[in-house]
Amino acid sequence: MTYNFKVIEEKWQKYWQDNQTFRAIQKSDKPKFYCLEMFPYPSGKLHMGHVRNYAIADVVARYKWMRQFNVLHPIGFDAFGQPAENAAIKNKSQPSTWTYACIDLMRQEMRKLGFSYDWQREVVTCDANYYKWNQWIFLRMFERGLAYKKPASVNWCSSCATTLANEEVISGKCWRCDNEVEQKELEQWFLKITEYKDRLLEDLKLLKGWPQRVIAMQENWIGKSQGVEIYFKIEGVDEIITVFTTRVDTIFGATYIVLAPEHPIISNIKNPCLAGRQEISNIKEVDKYIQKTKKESKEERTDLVKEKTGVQLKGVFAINPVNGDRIPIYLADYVLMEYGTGAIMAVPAHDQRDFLFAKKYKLSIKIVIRNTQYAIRNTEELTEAFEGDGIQVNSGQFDGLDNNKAKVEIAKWMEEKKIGKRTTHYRLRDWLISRQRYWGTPIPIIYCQKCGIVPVADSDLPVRLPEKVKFSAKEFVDVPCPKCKAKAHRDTDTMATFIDSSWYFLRFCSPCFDKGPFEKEEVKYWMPIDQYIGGIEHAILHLLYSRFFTKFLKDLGLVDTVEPFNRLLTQGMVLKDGAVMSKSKGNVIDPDSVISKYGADTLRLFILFSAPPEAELEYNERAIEGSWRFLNRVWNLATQLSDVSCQMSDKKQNIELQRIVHRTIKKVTQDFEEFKFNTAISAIMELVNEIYKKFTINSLQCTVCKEAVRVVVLLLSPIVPHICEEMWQMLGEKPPISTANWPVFEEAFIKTEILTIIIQIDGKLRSKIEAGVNIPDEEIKKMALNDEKIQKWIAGKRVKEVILVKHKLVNVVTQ
RNA sequence: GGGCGGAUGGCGGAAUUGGCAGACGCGUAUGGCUUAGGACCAUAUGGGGAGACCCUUGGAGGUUCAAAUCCUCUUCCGCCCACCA
Repeated sequence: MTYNFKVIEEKWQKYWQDNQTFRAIQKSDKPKFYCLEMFPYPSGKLHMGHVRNYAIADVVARYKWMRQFNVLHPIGFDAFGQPAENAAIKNKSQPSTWTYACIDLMRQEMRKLGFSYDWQREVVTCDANYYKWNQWIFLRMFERGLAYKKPASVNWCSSCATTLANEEVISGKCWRCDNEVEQKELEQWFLKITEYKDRLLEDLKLLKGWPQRVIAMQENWIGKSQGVEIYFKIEGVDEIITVFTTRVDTIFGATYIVLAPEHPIISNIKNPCLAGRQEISNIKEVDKYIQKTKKESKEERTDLVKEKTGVQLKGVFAINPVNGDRIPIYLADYVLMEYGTGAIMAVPAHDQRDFLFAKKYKLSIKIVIRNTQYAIRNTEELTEAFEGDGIQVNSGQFDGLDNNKAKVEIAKWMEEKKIGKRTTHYRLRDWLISRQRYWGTPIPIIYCQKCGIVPVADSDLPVRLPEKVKFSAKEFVDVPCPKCKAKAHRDTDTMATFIDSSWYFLRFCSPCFDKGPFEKEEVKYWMPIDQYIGGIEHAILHLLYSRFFTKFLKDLGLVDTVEPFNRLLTQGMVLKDGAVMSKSKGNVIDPDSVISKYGADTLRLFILFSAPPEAELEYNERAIEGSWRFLNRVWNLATQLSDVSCQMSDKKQNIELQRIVHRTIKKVTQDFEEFKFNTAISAIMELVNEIYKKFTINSLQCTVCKEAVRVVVLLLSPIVPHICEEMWQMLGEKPPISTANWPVFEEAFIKTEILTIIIQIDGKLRSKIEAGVNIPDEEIKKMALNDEKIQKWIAGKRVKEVILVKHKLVNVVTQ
């Protein structure tokens, strides 16, 4: 007999909804628990990745409910973005129509999976009541100079017809459409995330509940590197080239300088009026190289396989400030204007790139760090650069010093002589947020001929999106200047959608609040998020931006916490036949098809059982059947017990089962605390197997057995809530099980009097003995040696030593 | 090049202050039930060997009474970043 999941699942979904079982209570004496998953983009269809994400979060939330926490578990929709625009064009409708239709579909799918959301708190980012506060936060940043407009060379995706943030460019390609990203000169809005760079880096230390690799990725992205800026004079020209290096210990070995082809100093050197008596003799060749570089895409330019090329500025020389050496200046496309100072000093003896470049252009190589492992007498012997640590040579007064000590000493000395300065460089750039798209938050700025950039007044928020996609709609663009009332026009760009997701978790605390982005007291109560769950693909973008926003709002005095996400779990991908499920591979399994065949509970159980949450999950139809089978096994136990009254207590006979029950509660509780759902489920399966083993249908009628099944149902309920609600009721308990008390284990039941002791000989298992807990160690050793099998093994051998691990094993060591 | 993670049966995966390797599930085999198939139930299931036993956690060494677990070297795989100065 199999259970009717269709009827049961619908019944309890309706029950939870009608009774508002999962509504978060605002004030409570219980400790709070804010559980959140990364909210979805409303594509209209849930995929397996979503289901996995939300199933994990749902187990956490439901478990915390049962542990009697005051739980906040909300959901919403990240509703702005490009797919809605494309769909609108395709269907000749409006992005909003399409988006809201998709939201309805997704909401239904989520309900069908039985997730324990507080639906009253749903947040939709394309609602003016939400994006109004994007604009409000933007204006607060604008007032503080943290939102600013500047012309910049920006990443441009021609297929999406919009700009992209650095974080949205994945190896030279658009994160969304994989199109090659170009560089374009545009005037755009930026958020000064770099103002928070040190705090964003420093506070990573506070995130004890984050996976190491996400922390590493963020550190990497911020990219702090400490070093020295060195000033090189140009011979005969009143110009200075500043380079940045982390290896100031090699400065005496700098034998040439390389500039990025875009470096502004080049035009100054080229200008004969400024350049004085210096002239670049190969000016045509230099210009040609600059033009060639300009034409290259970033992808082509940063191709690692490509041999490095460059061109010398002939006739012009720089002076190495530490030793007065006259060194040539090159342009090369591998030096990037965006990083460091756009100029490097080249030390071919101690940098492999420089070494190859110097060999190619026959530039001089000078050893300044001696390899203590392998002595090299002259530079001709060098086959590659020596990048390791060693002793300073050819470095003036620093000769003989350990190079790491020299790094400090040389930097100090250069600062004294004013030829260098210790500085820190970062990889992190300000966040470009202007998007040339319709379906997003309008930037609340007006441009007036007289007053320039004028912010929209708070009282005029929200700046609503015009109803029709027609972007240049006059009624939207043409507005009077808020300051002087003269004719002016609005910014027609919208904000990057990552703004929406940078603070939505705060909005959930008071979703209907209309006097600010959120109610301070509510946020104070609920934040920080105790558990955040989502995909690793957001390790940099979303998580970094959210941390930035939280810190900014903390500075405004609106939130108390420094970091928004206390603990983070990044769930693994869902695979089919070893590959990530994707439309192009044609290996997508629609969760809906599984639900209609086996029900939501089976799908949830399968997902949580088949792999630990962080690991990849291979979808396997057969394994789904296994989950289905298990639920039916439990169902049959509950069915058989439902009709019997449990008068006859047979406790004594079932102490062993009692022990297993309590051991299982202990194990499952520990596993839930550590998100080891797969092993928690196997422990429950073992208990179910035990129940089946010990009792025939006739002797099922006993209290201990019913108690055991009751515990199974409780332990399983966060994972498979529908069937457990039904069984709970069948067992004569009052619904809902969802908020019932989590079972408690008693050590007294778990303890045993008789232990199994392993006996090894020379570390290999040879026998086992049963022994009482209180038998003294010496006695145990004797028992082990007298064991029949052991006697056989040690016959004719000398026993050298007997090692005893209390209550566990005896190891007999022979000669 | 840098960083992080991984490698355990036919498969997904258990086991970490070092102490029974392979829990649980899938698959497979045999039996029961069934007209039959499915479903269900029971038993078995790392490899070798007739057996006593031996071998086995990517590979090679080491530490230890004892190693999947710790150390050294090495191979392969995955992810992230990267001409980063």
